[in-house]
Amino acid sequence: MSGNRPSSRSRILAAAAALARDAGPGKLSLDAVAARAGVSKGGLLYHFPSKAALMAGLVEDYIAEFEAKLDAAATEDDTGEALMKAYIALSLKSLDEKQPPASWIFSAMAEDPDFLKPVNEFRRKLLNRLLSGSADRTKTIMAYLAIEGLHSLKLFGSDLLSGEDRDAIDAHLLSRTRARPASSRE
Amino acid sequence: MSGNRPSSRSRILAAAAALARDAGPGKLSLDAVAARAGVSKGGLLYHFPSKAALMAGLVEDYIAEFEAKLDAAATEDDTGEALMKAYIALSLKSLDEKQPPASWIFSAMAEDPDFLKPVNEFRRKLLNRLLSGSADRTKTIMAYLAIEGLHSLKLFGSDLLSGEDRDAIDAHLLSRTRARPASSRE
DNA sequence: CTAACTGTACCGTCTGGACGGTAATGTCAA
DNA sequence: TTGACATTACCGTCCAGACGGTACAGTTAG
Repeated sequence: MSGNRPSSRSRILAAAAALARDAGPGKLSLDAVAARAGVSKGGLLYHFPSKAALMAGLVEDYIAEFEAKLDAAATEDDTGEALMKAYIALSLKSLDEKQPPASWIFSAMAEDPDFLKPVNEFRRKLLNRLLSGSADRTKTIMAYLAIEGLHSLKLFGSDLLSGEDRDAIDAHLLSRTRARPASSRE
Repeated sequence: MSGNRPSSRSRILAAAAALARDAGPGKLSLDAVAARAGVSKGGLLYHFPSKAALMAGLVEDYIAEFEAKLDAAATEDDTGEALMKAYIALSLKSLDEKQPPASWIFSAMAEDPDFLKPVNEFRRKLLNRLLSGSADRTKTIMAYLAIEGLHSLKLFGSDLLSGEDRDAIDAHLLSRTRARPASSRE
């Protein structure tokens, strides 16, 4: 479905994400995206024949990119614990750095909440993968939820945790594979 | 600032929340809200002279309602731990029951992310209150983040956790004030 | 009398999207 | 080799409708 078009398509998507972040999620109009991407409106509509298609493209790329990074960080024959560690590291990395929040998600939700269904499905599958290799189910879910909470806070622009606390949380989340006596098995 | 107007004002706010939930956050127009609330557009604009005022009202009521419930559940002379327990119980209650998600938040974010600033400020103060009476800072933050994660998941319509898992998480979160839980399954 | 509306008419702006071009680059038969 | 046609990748314009907001005259309840 998604071909390799390095120039226009991805430039449009990037422009949309940047615009939602800079001007606010409510300002994500086709005209504005086209202008930001440096294409005409007709050109935009050639690549994404409707606003819905644009949103779907944003979601698709978002998932694909994360999945690619995750798969790159954890080879498939790894145990679930390794995947969990990769997930945590990847999430914290995307959280801690100056990586901008995916504010376009609000645009998609405003347009139609169903656009986020692929994201939810991806999350479901991911959590199941994480849990299938987990020794402590509750602890894994708690870690997952905490990361989800951090994502949410960032998305809403909340600067709740400062330096030390966030470091402590990071350390706590990352400590799961280390410092654990490998004696408890199921 | 906010007077006690049980009828129109709150009916409008409720209508706006219901509309965002039913029709989607993007369909929250003044006309639609007025129609749903059973008032004329002029009547709506009498109470909320602009859409921004409507959004601010939504946010204000949202915070005030939660704060009232929290204060009712935990008397002020309680220790921080009691407040934490009340917060957890209240959050889980609002999460587990068929209480609808506050989808209007997406409308507010689309309109202007600054509308959510009071919410973030409230969260900051709350977490500080929670932490000031906490013996284990990291554990408290983790619990807070997990609840935030649950809220986020619900907001985005994700049905990630099913029955048993959510029960386990609930139990885990609630076990903090008891000395010896030792009653979790598995 | 006043507060709290209703109802209608209207305005300027913005928006998604349809539409008709167009230039460049293939593809392919004669 | 060439001319006919197809496809891709856009551009620029236009429009109907929705939106937030204004204005204002009239109505009803306390």
